[in-house]
This record gives sequence, structure tokens and C-alpha cells, in this order.
Amino acid sequence: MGGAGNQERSELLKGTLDMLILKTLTVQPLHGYAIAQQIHELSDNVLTVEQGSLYPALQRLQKKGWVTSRWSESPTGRRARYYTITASGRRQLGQEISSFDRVLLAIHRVMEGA
Amino acid sequence: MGGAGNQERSELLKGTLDMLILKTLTVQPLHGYAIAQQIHELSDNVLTVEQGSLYPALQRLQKKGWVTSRWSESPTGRRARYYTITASGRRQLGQEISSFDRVLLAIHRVMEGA
DNA sequence: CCTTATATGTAGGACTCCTACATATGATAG
DNA sequence: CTATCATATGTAGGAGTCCTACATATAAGG
Repeated sequence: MGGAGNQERSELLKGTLDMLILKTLTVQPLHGYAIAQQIHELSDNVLTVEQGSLYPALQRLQKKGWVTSRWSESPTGRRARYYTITASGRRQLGQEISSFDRVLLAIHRVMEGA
Repeated sequence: MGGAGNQERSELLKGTLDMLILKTLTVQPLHGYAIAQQIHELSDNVLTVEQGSLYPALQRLQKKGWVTSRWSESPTGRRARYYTITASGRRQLGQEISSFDRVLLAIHRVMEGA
């Protein structure tokens, strides 16, 4: 990612990275670098996925069968590993969204003093 | 907490525990066990703070000067360590809430495909 | 030719959370 | 009286995720 220094850390909301990645892949297969760009841009530059988080995460997702990958060529003419979400991955995404919403509502209740 | 097994893990939203604890202390000083009960009940039993997360978290908060503590007696007549939020802790809470909201909005944008 | 953007990956460490254990007391059931 | 449960605090050890920093490689542009 270009220079710009200190965006918000997604560290605040750990455990959401897999969900974000899977979501970007529901539209079309993408390579890692493009996934990170998508998340950065869609979030208005608030979320930055570091390489050291991105590639291990993709390996994790593939290991769990939620994505598959193949080497291909990016629009820039460089080799790139394209990831495709699987049916299992879509189910997982659905569950993560439910869980996320549930916990979010719960946190909201605590923060509002119920 | 009584037997009941598998509530939602706050692991999904790591880094929010400090915020939740500080929030419960804005109303009145509480001891650790009561803080966990508050979070559990206010969240409609969705969030469960385990002992192994609770007490280290309280030590962390105290180390950072966001809470102070003193031994006292709980309503049940047992000794308990009561925690009070400091001015610095209230500032910290405000910042964590801002950050949380900002990241949440960003995640929402990504999940909606913007 | 040098720098920048694109592109993938690993190594090592920090941090937070979890499970499991250890300890102690007041209340309640048998 | 004694066993168990709820209350109450704490530690030890480990799993998992994320970060910083490094290593590598190529295409494009100045």
C-alpha cells in the first residue's frame, strides 16, 4: 500500500479479518494484494490489512476449505494467486455474520447500560 | 458463573473487554466478580467474561492507571477488591468508543460492498 | 538506472483470550 | 454436621491472531 502511515488498526476488532476477506470474494475471485486494496478502499482507508496478516490469513482460510486458489496472471501482467470462495466458505461467512451481529448487539446493550 | 456451557465468545471481538469493563465502572465502583456478572446480564447472557480473562484485564487496567482498587467487603460479607475508574480511565474509554465506532462503520461499509 | 507500485511470502514477537487449576468463605440442603 | 454451590480472587500454560520487519521478484515510469 502506498506510503500513508497510521490508519486505524483492525486489531481493535480481531477475528473479523476472515469475515472481511470472505466477503470480498463473494463478488469475484481476487488475489491477495487486490483483497487488501478492496478492504482498504471500501472502508474509506480506515482498515489496512498488513501483508503479515493477509497471507497467513489466506493460508488459514484455504486450510479450512473456505477458499481455493490457483496461480494466474493479474491485469498488470504479474503472476498472482487468485482465491475463490467455496460453498463451505459461504456457509462460514453467513455464520460469522450472524455471530458478529449477535455479539455487536450484546456489546451495544452493555455500552448503553441496557 | 453457574454451570451453563457455551455462550458466544467475546473472542470474536477481541480488544473490547477493556471498554466493557471501563463502561461498567462509570456507574459505580464494582469488584471483579460483579463486573463479570454485569456484563453477562446486561448483554442478555450473550457475553461471558472468564476468570482467566477478567483478573488479568483488571491488573492491566490498573497498571495503565485507568482504574484504582481497594479491598473492601461485598454485600455478601466476603472480601472483594473494588475497582474505581479514574479520570484518565474515562478519557481512555471515550477514545476507545470513538475508535470502536469508527472501525465498526468501516467494517459495515466493507460488508455492504459500499 | 533507480524508484515506485505490484505481488507473495516467512520469522519472530506481542498481546489477548481461553482452559484448567488452586484457594477460601458464606449459605443452603440433606 | 457435612457436602455442595455460589461467591470471590488469582496463576500457569498454551492457542491463536495480529504486527513489524525482512526477503524476493517484476513491470512501469522518470
